[in-house]
Amino acid sequence: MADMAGVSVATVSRVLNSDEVVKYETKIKVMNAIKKLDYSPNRVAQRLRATKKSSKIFGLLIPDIQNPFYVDVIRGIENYAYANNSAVVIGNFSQEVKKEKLYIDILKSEAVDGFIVAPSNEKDVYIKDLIKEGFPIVCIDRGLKDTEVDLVKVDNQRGAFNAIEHLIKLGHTRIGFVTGNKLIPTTLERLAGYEEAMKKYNLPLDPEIIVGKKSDYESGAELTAYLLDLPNPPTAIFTGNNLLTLGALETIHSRGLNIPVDVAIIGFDDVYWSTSLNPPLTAVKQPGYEIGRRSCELLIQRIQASDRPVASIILKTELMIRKSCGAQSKEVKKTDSE
Amino acid sequence: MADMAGVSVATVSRVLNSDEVVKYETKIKVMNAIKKLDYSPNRVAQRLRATKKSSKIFGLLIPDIQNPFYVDVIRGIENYAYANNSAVVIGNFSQEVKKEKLYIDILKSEAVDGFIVAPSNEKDVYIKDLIKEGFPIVCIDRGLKDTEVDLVKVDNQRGAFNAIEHLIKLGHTRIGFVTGNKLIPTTLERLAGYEEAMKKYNLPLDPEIIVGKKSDYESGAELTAYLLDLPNPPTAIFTGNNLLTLGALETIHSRGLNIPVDVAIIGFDDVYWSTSLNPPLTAVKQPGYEIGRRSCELLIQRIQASDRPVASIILKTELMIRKSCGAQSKEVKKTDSE
DNA sequence: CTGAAAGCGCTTACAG
DNA sequence: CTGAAAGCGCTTACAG
Repeated sequence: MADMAGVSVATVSRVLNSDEVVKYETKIKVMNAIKKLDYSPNRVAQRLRATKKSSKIFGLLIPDIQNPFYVDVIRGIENYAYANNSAVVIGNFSQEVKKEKLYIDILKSEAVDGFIVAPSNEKDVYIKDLIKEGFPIVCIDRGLKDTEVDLVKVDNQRGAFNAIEHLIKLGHTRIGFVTGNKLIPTTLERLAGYEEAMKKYNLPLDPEIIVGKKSDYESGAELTAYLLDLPNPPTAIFTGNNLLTLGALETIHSRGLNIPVDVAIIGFDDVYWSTSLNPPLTAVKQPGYEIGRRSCELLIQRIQASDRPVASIILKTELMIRKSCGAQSKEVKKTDSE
Repeated sequence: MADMAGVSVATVSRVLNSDEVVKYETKIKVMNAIKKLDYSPNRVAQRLRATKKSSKIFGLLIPDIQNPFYVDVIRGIENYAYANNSAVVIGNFSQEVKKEKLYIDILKSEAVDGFIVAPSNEKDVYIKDLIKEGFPIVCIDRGLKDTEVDLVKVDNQRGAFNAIEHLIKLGHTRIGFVTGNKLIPTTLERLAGYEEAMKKYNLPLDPEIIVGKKSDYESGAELTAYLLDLPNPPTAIFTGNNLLTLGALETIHSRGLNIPVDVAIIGFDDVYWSTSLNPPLTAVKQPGYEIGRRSCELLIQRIQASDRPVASIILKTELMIRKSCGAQSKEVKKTDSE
């Protein structure tokens, strides 16, 4: 390459890094050679040499790519990154700590300028180590205990509270809760919201109908079956995330039960196909895309100014009232009485 | 690090690469030092030095991460890779050629041993270049024209044919088709299946009701509205992928139309929440997870033996008959007459 | 303004 | 069995 242009590799490097000092004609010569050879510098070598140089790549650690909530987040991050000439590389660790560690190692040593992560739990040591090593980090969805870190999430407690309150105002008093994995901070926050609402309306907290296992489809289906099989089953079920909701729906449909007449259901997480569900699902909507966008913004700021104070962005949820909680039956009643 | 163990960096390197030649005691010394310092080799330097050494990382180029079909594929790839001590790094190019190029550059120069890609179109030059450069490549979902490449896909034409035939047997003769982006090979294959079925049953091909734009939700909603607004609207609509289906459903529901009485719908792509849709969706199921698994298997084989003959794996689709095409109304009729 | 040289952190023939 | 040395492809002070 340098031969082709008849200059030294040093000069080529200068041209590539648009060093103003290079003479115009030399620059042209080099540029032509670059064109002709379709040359592009070896990024691995660049990285090895210049540790400070930014790679314009962000690492994204996602706990579960099958969860549509994260898909929205990813889109938000990616679009913002792309608009800032950066790219995003995703590692999906499926909520497995070993896999998380593997992806961290890979992304760390390969290229990334920083990470956006949803820690597998509140005391995630791998993420904490990353922070100690000085990597720019932004957490999404879940924070880290005893560690200062930028965070973008939603007010989970408030979101859950609103959902339960909505159910209570509709007349439900025995409300089951299929929670997610209790090692995940958001699960606990949603649980707190549930309890807060029940207490506020002087309703008993029956541990028998507060059940949790994993945060997936299967758990949703299984635990809903358990709830429905109880001698005194709940009249309404609150599901802790969209996968659990779908599992619950599967169980309910397979038993030929009518929603919301036989059992009402309200889910945490709204999805773009909520309105196509049977019946349209009432749900607590998290602004996933916005979470992604904001977290990427924070990361870029952090990369530029590693000393700026830590920021916590708590976004609001929105209760999307549709037909799965009894609003429909009320409407029907109204129509009947006309 | 080498100092700590009192040996040369060369010896450390040998231990790290489990070179049998190292004396046992030396090895122990080094291992202890590694433990103590929690040392791990710099992957960037490793890569720079040993171009032949595999990184155990596969690059995955996905056209649209919002499409649940690809999510299944990703899971299949990832689990297989993980079982083979490899990791997957995903680049989501959103069906944008520029983004695709960007991610190729990134993944290429960073680390990957090979790529699994869904080419943005049949003559995707970037992918072709990658092949020319000698990268191990496996294509999924879509092949490459005039280029030998490993491929895992589904028999799209057959799948579409089955869907249309099912509709015809149910009595539909005017069947609308909301196709995806016509630059994507699968769109064309599905179109061929549609035409094949219509011809086989001597039904006219009316270009007015064969409409396509992009492969996304919005196009599905918009084109379905167009179809429904026709003076002579179709009695059934075939949607070319799951996003289009959802868009179509949105339009149909928002008009208060009854499926399948007012209009039947059958979609390409099954999703895990198909049974929760209103009504449960009849769909052509692609084995996404299996596509992923097989493609990863092929890639690993290709990496090990770059000269093995090119393989094309065509998997079968499965028609999941549920309630959105009129099967339900038939059942209802049956019940009525009893 | 440009080149020669050092060095980023490894691996691997080559000596010994 | 182990170390010294070369070299992977860059970048960047340092000379000139």
